[in-house]
Amino acid sequence: MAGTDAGTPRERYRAQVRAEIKERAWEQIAAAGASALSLNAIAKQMGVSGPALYRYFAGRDELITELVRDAYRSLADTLGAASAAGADLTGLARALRDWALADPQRYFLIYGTPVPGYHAPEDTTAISVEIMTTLLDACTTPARTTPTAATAPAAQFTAHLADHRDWAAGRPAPSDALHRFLTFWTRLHGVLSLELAGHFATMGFAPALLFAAEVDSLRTHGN
Amino acid sequence: MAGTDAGTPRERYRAQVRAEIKERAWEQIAAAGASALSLNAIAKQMGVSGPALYRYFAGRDELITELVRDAYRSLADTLGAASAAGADLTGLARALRDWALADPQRYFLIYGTPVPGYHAPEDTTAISVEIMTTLLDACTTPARTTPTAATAPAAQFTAHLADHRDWAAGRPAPSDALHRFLTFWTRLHGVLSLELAGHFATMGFAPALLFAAEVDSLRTHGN
DNA sequence: TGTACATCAGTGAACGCGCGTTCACTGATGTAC
DNA sequence: TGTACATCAGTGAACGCGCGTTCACTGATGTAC
Repeated sequence: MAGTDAGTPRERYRAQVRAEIKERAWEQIAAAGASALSLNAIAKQMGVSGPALYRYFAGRDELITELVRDAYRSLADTLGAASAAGADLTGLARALRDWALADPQRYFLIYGTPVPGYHAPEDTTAISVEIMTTLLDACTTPARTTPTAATAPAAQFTAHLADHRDWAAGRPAPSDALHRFLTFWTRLHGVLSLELAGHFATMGFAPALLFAAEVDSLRTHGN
Repeated sequence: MAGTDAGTPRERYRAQVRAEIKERAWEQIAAAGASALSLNAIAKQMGVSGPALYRYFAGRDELITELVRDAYRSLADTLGAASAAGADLTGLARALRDWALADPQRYFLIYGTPVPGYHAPEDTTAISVEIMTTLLDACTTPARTTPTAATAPAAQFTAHLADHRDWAAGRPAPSDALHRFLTFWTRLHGVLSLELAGHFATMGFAPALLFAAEVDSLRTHGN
């Protein structure tokens, strides 16, 4: 972690306290969900008065926005690192799953129930695109075991995908890669989010194997 | 809706007011999310004092529990009706999607971000099993277009599924039907929940076609 | 090295708010004779 | 049909709570000469 100790002592101190506030915030979110996050409660847990936190964050909203941003950043970095290390789709799937299991509420802060009326700031949607682009790149690279050979989706869908290949900045993708990416994303999210929410607990069943099977379905068929 | 007007006038009146309270509650949830639900706000909107609601619900928790129960019940009935009308997996998928789009927050109340520490009452998990059983039944019925011909999942997964076929009360299912059901459930949930949360909006892309493609993948491959 | 000043972290009191919930009460509706 | 009583919906005041946030302030830390 080079660079952490840069800056004046005061700057270092500020960064440290900001980090601790966020840590406590994540603990609270893990314990009671994001909607229960309270500045006063964080302050109390840090042994500090409530208003003290206003030295570090303009208010509750800014703190939450920052947490959302960090969550996106963390996932983007995790997947980016895996990709840079040469991971294929299976490797990226594993990285995604590990990241989600490490802190379910952090996953849900990004991909969980949206708050009606809330709109994420510009830069977080940029990170979201970065994440999707990483996955899309891995889908563009021809699969290792099987060449391409995707079962052709309906012609209408293919045409529609061709119309929407431009969202990844300057990286127009062929329809089949786009399709593979979307399938990858939604299938893994489907298993992961139901698992993290505990919906498989009723049947006492291990979701890891289903996850693996879904990853396998992507490798094998391409769709 | 026969039977709605049964009982004494007082009983009818009570049922009517209870229903209106729930309606307002759903409106609030749709407008600001479930965590923002407030008894006082509901009362104000009904032109009535806050404590009046305590004639109808023991408290906020009971109201929410009731809403969750109703959501489960509604979905179970919707899928049950479709199934009774002879719908196959494609038909059930359509029914599920229509139901979810009709009220996204209701869908999320069931399948969205869980509140840490909250445990649903027994009877709602029973309805959840009912829903899953309806889907499982449709998976047990041989598919119409292609016989069975599922690409065999990993042997370990098959064995694991064989160990967990008993959760649907008195309805042990073969491993491949179980697998098809799980795949159906998680794939559709994956597309639906990301769509409802607005995650496809960035790329301005119509999720209905992806949903259709996923449904198709189930019909075609069986996994 | 020492003094004068500026910066800034943190305090404690206070504000207004809306929340869930209780309680004693009023007044209307239904029931029994 | 009329009177006496029980049931029950809804009111308004009140309680305690925790929230986000502001403000004037103290005291420690860093900076300039």
